[in-house]
Amino acid sequence: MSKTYQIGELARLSGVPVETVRYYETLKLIPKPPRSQGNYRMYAQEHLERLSFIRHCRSLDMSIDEIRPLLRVRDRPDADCSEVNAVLDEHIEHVGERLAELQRLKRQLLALRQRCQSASRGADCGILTGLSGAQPPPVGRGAAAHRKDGVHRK
Amino acid sequence: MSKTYQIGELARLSGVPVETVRYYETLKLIPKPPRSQGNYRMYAQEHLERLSFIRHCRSLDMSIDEIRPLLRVRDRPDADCSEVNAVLDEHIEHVGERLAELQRLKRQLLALRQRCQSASRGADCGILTGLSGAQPPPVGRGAAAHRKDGVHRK
DNA sequence: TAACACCCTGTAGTAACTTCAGGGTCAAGT
DNA sequence: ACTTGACCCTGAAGTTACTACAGGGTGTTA
Repeated sequence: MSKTYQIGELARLSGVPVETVRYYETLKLIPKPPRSQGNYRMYAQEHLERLSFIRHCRSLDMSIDEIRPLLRVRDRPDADCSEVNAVLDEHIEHVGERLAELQRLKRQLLALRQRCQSASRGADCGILTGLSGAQPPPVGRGAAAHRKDGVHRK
Repeated sequence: MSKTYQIGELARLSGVPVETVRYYETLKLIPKPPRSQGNYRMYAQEHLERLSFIRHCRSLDMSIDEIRPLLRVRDRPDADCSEVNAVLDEHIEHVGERLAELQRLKRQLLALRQRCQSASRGADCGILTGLSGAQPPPVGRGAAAHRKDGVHRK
């Protein structure tokens, strides 16, 4: 019989907080572990590895829904991994898009900041007047509806 | 008597979706407008300008809580605008940090992607094996706890 | 037997909205 | 008068990926 871990130790070793481990269980990212007689979750090496895998994916800013197919492939070692490549390619594209957006944003913000160097009266502040006029995208509708999280927006 | 708009027209003109306008009212970002006898919200030019201002800020990825102080200064034209400058400076820093993080991320993802060019068996996929090992930050705890939204994380 | 670290469940809160259910209002057409 | 259709209303729940309680059990040590 190999080593088992209770949830706190698993959390330390994987870098995933205890509450998040339980949360991942409800999401079915990790299987329900057996319980001790005191009703404690008892994990094995394989849980630790799965959790580390998930955490690594999350640290790369993948969404849970991107991670799911990766786990599926990981679970069946004889399946081919083209889906893995696809998920990764798409994710890289997300990141690239978000990167470009942020670069554009930063330029705009710096330009705006130029407009008020000194503390002037609000009415004369170049920043406030700059924020009042001319919307950047000539919106048809709801360009403000594009925010979700770090890189997963549409 | 100047022109008034009902909420749909206001939404079209400002680029903020109807539901979001109502939502902003509950957040007290915009004042409650007068109602028509049929209980429709009736907006004036000043509402439109305020909403456009907010939308412009949001398009620059400012959080609602960053926008609030800007609106406060905007409301009292004789107050000095140093707080505006402070908010902007901090926001620019947020964006810069997130930018750096995403660049690091992209490098890591591209390196990972290198590891599996062909569709191989899952067990041999370099990406999956790459995701299994070596956690990037030697986490003390919850480095996964750093995600909030586009640029506002800590 | 008490203190203490650890574990349990279930619920609510976060940000900024979006979506939905179940209804009124109003102008135009028949 | 009636119906269609576009527009508006409220209130509640869903979204993402967690975090933070509240209120309680477990297990080891002093």
